[in-house]
Amino acid sequence: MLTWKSAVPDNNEQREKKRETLLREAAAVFTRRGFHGTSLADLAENLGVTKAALYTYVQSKHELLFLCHSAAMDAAFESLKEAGAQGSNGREKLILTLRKYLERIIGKQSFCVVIMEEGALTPEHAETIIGRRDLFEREMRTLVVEGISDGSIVRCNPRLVVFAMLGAVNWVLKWFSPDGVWNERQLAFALIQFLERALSTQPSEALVEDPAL
Amino acid sequence: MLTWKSAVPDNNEQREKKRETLLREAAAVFTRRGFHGTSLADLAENLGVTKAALYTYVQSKHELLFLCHSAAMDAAFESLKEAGAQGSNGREKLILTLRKYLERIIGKQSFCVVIMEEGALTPEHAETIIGRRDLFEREMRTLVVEGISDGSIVRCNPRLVVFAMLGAVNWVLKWFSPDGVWNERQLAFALIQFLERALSTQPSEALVEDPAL
Amino acid sequence: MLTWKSAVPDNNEQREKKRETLLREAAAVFTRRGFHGTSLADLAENLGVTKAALYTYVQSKHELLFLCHSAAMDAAFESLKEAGAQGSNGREKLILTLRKYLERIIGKQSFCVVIMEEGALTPEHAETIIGRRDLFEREMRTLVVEGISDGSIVRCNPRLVVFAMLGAVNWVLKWFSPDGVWNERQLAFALIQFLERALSTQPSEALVEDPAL
Amino acid sequence: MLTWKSAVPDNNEQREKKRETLLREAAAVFTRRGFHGTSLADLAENLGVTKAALYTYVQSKHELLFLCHSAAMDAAFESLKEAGAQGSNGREKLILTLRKYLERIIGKQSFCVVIMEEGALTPEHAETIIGRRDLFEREMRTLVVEGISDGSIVRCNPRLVVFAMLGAVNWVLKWFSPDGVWNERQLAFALIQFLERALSTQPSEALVEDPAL
DNA sequence: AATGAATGAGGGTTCATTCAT
DNA sequence: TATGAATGAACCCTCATTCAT
Repeated sequence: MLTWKSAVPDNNEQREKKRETLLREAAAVFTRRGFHGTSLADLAENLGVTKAALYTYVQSKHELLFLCHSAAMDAAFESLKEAGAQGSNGREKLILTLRKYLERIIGKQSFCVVIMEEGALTPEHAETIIGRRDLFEREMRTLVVEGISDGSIVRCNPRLVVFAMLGAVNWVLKWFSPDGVWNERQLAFALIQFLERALSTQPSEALVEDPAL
Repeated sequence: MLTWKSAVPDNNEQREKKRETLLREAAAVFTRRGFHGTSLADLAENLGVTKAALYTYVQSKHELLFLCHSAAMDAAFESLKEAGAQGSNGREKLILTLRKYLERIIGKQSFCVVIMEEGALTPEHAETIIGRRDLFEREMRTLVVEGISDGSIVRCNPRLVVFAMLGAVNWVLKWFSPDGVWNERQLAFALIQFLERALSTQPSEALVEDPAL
Repeated sequence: MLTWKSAVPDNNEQREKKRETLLREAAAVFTRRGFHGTSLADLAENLGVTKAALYTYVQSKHELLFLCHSAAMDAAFESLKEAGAQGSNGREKLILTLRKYLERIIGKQSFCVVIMEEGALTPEHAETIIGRRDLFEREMRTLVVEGISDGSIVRCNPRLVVFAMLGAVNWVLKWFSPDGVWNERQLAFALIQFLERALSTQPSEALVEDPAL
Repeated sequence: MLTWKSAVPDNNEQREKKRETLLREAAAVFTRRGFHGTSLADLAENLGVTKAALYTYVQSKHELLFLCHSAAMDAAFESLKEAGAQGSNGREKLILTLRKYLERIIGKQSFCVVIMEEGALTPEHAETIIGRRDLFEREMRTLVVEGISDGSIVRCNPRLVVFAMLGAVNWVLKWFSPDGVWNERQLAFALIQFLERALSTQPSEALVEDPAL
């Protein structure tokens, strides 16, 4: 016999959905207003609940931030892994990584935070996040070196180049809105294409001018 | 008639020096910790005075932020003006502007703030700063269009290109330290050279690898 | 007619057992951490259930406290009554009361709370408890007076003496653990013997040195 | 020339007086309502200032509690030291210590807290306070042993006797008011006299009945 | 010019309690 | 009977700002 209860779409599923909504909201507001500039009361109001209700889904405001940072690092390493398998030389791997990463962090369903105040993460959380971020940047520099070796990337300073590219990419979170004329995929393609031209040994003749598939 | 005051001419000078020290300190800490993550007590302690003493030099914490933002915009427009007079085509003007701007905002004596939380500026201040920023970005896009017309810049989407370049440039404030192997001038040259290659119709064969004059 | 319910006679019994377990746990933690220092979440966790489940057995946290206080006063009056029937003079009645009372409040199965923050009981509860406590203390003073009259107790100030003895007795809840070398009975005997010597007209030559039946 | 400023009775003196007033108030309320039952808002209101103002004199609520506990332990060790110099046998030293200690902790100017919820002190503070308390109790037991050796105290269990006496003494904080018929000195004398009779080898014939010098 | 004291507003967090399930 | 979610009030603490000195 089927009871009402068994008909209810799994309870845990609902809970997880609410939790992700919270994380997305938090990421959005953290990115705009900064961690310290965001109050839990703001988040709660946007979500239509009380401050105290948030604690059903998260242990603290700091955990919220940590999860958003972790999501960004997850996006980074997944992109790196996929690109490593698909790209055939250093430049391709590098550029693929950046494109996938950018698509992920500006995705509507994501809850990534990249730009953040020093000292907002707790020391333990910071250790984890900074560690992963440093590793990611190191891997990126390795790809640049690989590209220089295989002739796909011009001679340059890998450290500086990686910083420049990540700056351009992370900055997107500050100004991009998926409601404009470009969607996430188009934006990512065009922006990364621009960066690619800066270091490719075979720079293209022109760049994308308008959103296109 | 000579007054007592005019007999102590250095007084105003000293005051101005202290004020600038405060602004530099504020800019540095705002950039690292964010506006809301910085307390006046922190600033005061770093400067060796009391919170209350700061109010001798500045009307409010918000004014402090406004002045730092204004300094950044001043740097932007000064750079734009100088580059306009020196560059001989769109690309040169654009690239010169960016180089000068970057040198200025990471200069040791500057007190510029670029990356900042939305909602930290008061509405009136925001109107001013955002207005100037939008104008600056518009002028930059105009230079891109000019460059495409005169054949110095490849076909591209000006809005996206300007955002990408400003992202790479502003991000520098987050990671650059003048105590490293690159000084401000070297860093600015190398980073802007990288960006230039992305849009030049005559991309260079190689980029700077190590700091050099 | 037999109902389903009457077929499960242990139901009420089980419920009562759970309730008493809750009271014992509450009394123990209230005594250690204080009423305001104890959260229902703590109690619930210790008992392996949820906060909300506690409300099945008790109307409120305040009722919990009231019941613990009431248990202590019950212990007091039962002791007083029994001692009145057994003792043959004022001193014997007084000392017997104290011994029985002490044995009861430190008993493993009891759920007595004596030491408590002012203002923790609701006004109505406080009226009841304070009323009973005052009555108990008055009866104790009466026994002291009786003892002085019949020559079993030395001349003294009854009010002060009763306070002193109750202080020594109630304090036991703060430090006594039945897991030590003394069991409840032994401890009660020795401690009360000590107090008895302070007011007896025929003080003993020595006191108990070690736990003994 | 005398300025107004130099006429102002030292500023630090005023500050210290306010601070002590705060500590006395805190000790009084902590003793009555318990640590967790006392809110800083209550304290502030009683003192006629804002909650935030309290932080000018104290770093945290926990520090407030720590200072009150420390005062009690200071009273204990000062009493022990003085009594050690004045008493001529174990019993005298023990009884003198208790009397001095009691006088101190109920003194109008003191800010002692003795009875307190477990877990109210921070772990670091607890270590300090518990360490000192244990040392004090050990010294007291040593005096009992000394008294038994020199024949001034009857044979007994030192640990139990010390607990009993400290219970009677500490309990006084719960009920004594200096506004009654007994003042601090009289109360301390009478109560300790009662306890002395319990362990003296030469118990007195009678005890104090009424307050007297 | 600079300070210490004080304030009022707000922030993150906890908690006793309720309620639908 | 027992739970997870939600609430509103309270709590400790911080902070930008003011003011008398």
